Order: sequence, then structure tokens, then C-alpha cells
Amino acid sequence: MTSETLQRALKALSDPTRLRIVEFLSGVCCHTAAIDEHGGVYKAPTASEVCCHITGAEKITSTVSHHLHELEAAGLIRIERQGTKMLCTLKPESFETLAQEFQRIAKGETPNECC
Amino acid sequence: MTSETLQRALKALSDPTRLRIVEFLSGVCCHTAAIDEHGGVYKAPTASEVCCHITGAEKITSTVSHHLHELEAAGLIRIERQGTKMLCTLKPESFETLAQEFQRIAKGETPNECC
DNA sequence: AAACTATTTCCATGAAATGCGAAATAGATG
DNA sequence: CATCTATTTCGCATTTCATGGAAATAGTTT
Repeated sequence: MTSETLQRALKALSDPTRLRIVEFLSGVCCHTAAIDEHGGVYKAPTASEVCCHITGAEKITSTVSHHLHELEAAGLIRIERQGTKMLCTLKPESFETLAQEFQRIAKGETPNECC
Repeated sequence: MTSETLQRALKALSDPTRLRIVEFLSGVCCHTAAIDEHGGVYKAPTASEVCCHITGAEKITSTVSHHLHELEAAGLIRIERQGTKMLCTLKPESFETLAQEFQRIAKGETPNECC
């Protein structure tokens, strides 16, 4: 993971609303049923549902829509269209990578030019 | 780690300059010698040295001073006075904790009220 | 105390980000 | 095609934040 990628991910997560979205997507238990491209059943909340849980609004707000796309641009979540709806899922790999980055920083394994 | 603590840490790390400071402190190899409270020798860069590495300035700037205290307030680094100088060290435990938080998010172990 | 070093505080400025409502768009359905 | 739903784009007001210079402070040395 490059320094810029790490930077973008951390910036995306620095906003309270976006962090709450991520926490929510990490632990969702109320989902919409859907069928993936292989015919399998999977579950993922729609943008509206995410918004509902975060803000209490009944429909998705422009603000939450923006935050969702910000998280997607940072590579932290996936957004896929299902008819008129947008399904949101966390990308666990990205968070695994972030965890490794912090391990690296904690362990002092950061490459550093000497003086 | 509470959600607010995580929030503060991520916000502190969302700034490019602060992230560079952290990366630098994580991998420092050019230090100032110092004596800790038990008489042991330890090494840590001064605020000026951090600033020099980050900005190229010869003296510490108000901007870097501000960033250092921001990182300290977020619990990510330690700053201790040594005469007129301030020595800066990373708090590896904090980054270990952050790594665990991301593991938790990746694994979906986030506690979430159900509907 | 005066002079010097390292750092901090204060203040102003400009850039970027947030949040929101209204209009626009995309896809589904009658 | 008209309509309905879900989402996005746009424009705007407001806030937050990084930055930098000048003055103030803390500690050291003579």
C-alpha cells in the first residue's frame, strides 16, 4: 500500500459520519436480500438503509450519498447497482491492509532515509 | 478503545504532514542522545529535528509545533521536555490498538444494534 | 539579569469540507 | 410514454483546518 493510498483511506475515515457508516457496514445484521452474478444469494444494505441507520432519514440524503462515494473512492467499500438501488458492502481486505500498515508503524519497520 | 478515541486518532492521522511525522518517528535512525529518569540512555528526535526532516526548515515552525501537539492530544506520540528542547517519541501501543480496531472492522466483529 | 535557544501562543488568511434543499438523472413499472 | 423510486448533481451557506509571521514564554547560560 502506497503512502498516498494510506493517506486517502485515513482521510476518508477521519469524518465521523463516514466512520459510522463503516462501523455500520462492518456489523450489519439487517439486510436486503439480493442475487449476485453467479445466482447466489447475498445480502447488503442499500444506500437508503445505510442513510436511515446513520441519520434517521427515510430516504437517502445527498450528504450520505456523497460520503458513500467518498468511501468507495478511497477503496474502503464497494457500491454496486441493483436496479434503482445501490448496495453497499465493506471491503474487508482494505481494512486488513490498514491493520498491517499500523502494525508496521508500531513495529518501526518504516523505511526511512538516514539523515 | 472508544469510538471517539478512534475518531480522534484517525482525524489526527488524516493530515499528510502529521502522517509524515508519524512515519518519520516510526523509523527514525538519526537521534539526539538523552538520559531518561532511570539514568539510562535513550534516543529521541527533538521537535526541531522532526520539523527539519519534514519541512527542511532549520528551526521548528509554528505549524509543525501545532501538528506535534495535535498528535500528542490524539494519544499517538509522547512529547517530553528536556531542557529547552522537546523530545518526540511514537507510542507504539497506540498503533497496535489501531491495528486491532481495523482487524475488528475487517472481521465484522463490530457490535451493532439490530434494526 | 541579560542574552540566547527552543518552543508556543496569537491572529489572520485562504482552501477545503460539510450539510442541505432543489433540480436532474437512471432504472423499473404500469 | 408517464410515473414512481432511488440516487446523484448542483449551488450555496457555513464551518473547519492548515499555514505562516510576529510576539510571547520557558528554560539555559554567562
